[in-house]
Amino acid sequence: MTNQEIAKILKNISIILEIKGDSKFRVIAFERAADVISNLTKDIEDIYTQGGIKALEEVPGVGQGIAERIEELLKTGKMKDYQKLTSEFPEKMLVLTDVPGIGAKTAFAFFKKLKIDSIAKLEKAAKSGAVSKLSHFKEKSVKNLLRGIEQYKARAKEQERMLLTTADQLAGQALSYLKRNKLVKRADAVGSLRRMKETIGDIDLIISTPKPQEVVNYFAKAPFIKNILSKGNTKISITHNKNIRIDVEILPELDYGSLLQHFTGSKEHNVHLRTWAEKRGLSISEYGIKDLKKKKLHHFSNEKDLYKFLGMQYIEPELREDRGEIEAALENKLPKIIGYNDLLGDLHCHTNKSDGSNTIFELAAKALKMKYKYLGISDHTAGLGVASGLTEKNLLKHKAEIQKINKKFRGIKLLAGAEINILANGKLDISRDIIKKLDYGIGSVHSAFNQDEETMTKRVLNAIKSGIKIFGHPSGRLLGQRQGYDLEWTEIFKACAKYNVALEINSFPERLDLKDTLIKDAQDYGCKFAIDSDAHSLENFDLIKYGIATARRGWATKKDIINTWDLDKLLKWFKS
DNA sequence: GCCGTTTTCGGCCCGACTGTTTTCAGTCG
Repeated sequence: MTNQEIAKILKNISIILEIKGDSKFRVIAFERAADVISNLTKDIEDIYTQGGIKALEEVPGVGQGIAERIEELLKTGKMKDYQKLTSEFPEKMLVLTDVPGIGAKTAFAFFKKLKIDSIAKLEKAAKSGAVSKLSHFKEKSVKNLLRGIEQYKARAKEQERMLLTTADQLAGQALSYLKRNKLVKRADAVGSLRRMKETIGDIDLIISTPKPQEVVNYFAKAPFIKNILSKGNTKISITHNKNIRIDVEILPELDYGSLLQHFTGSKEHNVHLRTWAEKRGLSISEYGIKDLKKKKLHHFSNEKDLYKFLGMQYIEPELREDRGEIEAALENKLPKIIGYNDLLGDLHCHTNKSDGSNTIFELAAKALKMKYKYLGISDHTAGLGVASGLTEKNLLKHKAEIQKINKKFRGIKLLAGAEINILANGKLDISRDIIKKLDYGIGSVHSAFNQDEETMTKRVLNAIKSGIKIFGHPSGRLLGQRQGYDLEWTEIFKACAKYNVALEINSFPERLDLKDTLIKDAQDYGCKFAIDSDAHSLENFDLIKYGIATARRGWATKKDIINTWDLDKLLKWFKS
């Protein structure tokens, strides 16, 4: 049983308990356990097999009660409590809570009074006027309901969450509209976008202005707005005409630091921080930090001062996921994560000799412009026939060409690499002798994605021992399109550390592979990383910031990232 | 149901907006 399946059941329990009017803290407990489990990198089933019920209780938010229920689920495939709950409140009807604006109570009212247990039936009932027979459900509520259903359908049809790049662009558009108004003193994108999460659900913006109400009205007239979801004195929520929700919160400059902190999240980080502060007599909100004893409200125009006031290190937005950053910040033990300008080169890009669209010369010129000291050219090899890869003979010719062009540039060194296919049997598609003639090789899986975990792990381990220096886009996932292949990560991390093979952090927005949580795990084994653009055209080089962001989210420091090293150190390591 | 540098009991983050109510529940972030 997968983590997602278990999380879903726990989430459903929390919804049903809420319908039943159970203690809201009990509701929250199940909800929290579901959240934690769905975001876990380790498999719950593995945790249980290795450490039994005690190991389950180690998972944050999972205590004795929920651990026992999970055990029952894993052992028998069923959970008696859940079966009992769903006999009264069918699983099917819970789908109604996926419609924005419908929570547990409303969903149950629809089911109980109107026998509605699907979105289609709900839509029909709303249009026929049946729902307006319910108390507390008049004209405006029906209108909002229909709008919620439209949003639900749009979300299902497109993708549930957008890629980081998409959100970045839309937020940029909204911010530039806002900054044209002189009343807007400061404006920033916050939420998961500021934390640089790999996918974004909706866009959050904050603004400081002496006249919040006027700015709310100004924003409400933005040309990209499809409709307004809610509008108050300090907040406005809209739907962008690309069906993206944008939430805006507005306060005076005096409280901008608090507002930044509050709206950057994550929810888990904020809840943890507030719970911690509350025990020390402090209440944190977007309006400042209230000293409950002295009844004094402290204002923060600067976010750094806020963390300082709490007696902890400043926590970078990318780290605010409640993965131990608060404890580390209190002990002054946060790592100094890699900065956005720390890379000295890029080790993964393609020319028009394979599936890229530019020449070696053009790529080198672009890299020089980015102030890189070196650039590794790594075209595909021919094994697969896809992406018109280079044969061994052509690869050597290509290397000679790279060296020739290298002489035309000062201030940047071109390295001759290759992105070598890791074949289904674990062999590489070019010989070890040829690899030795290159500066380095990247090994990547481009075929037979569906092998079982054991076969795939063996396959990759073989490749790691065969002379590659970088393991390219290690999990093979494509966000919104394809799950990563099954790998026993512990074994991979151990081998990478032992054979001096760096794990790639690929910057392509649909990859961002290795992902943040696995980067954090890999460091426990002493692994190194390479942050690469995997550029297939000049503009792709600029995607590197998303790779750096992913490394930051994985707590990676400069010393562990090989392309922050100077050329001598890097070349020496390549020979190791 | 979870959790512990006041606690194994008694708390549990904080606030805005909406609709339909004359004081608040429901939903959301």
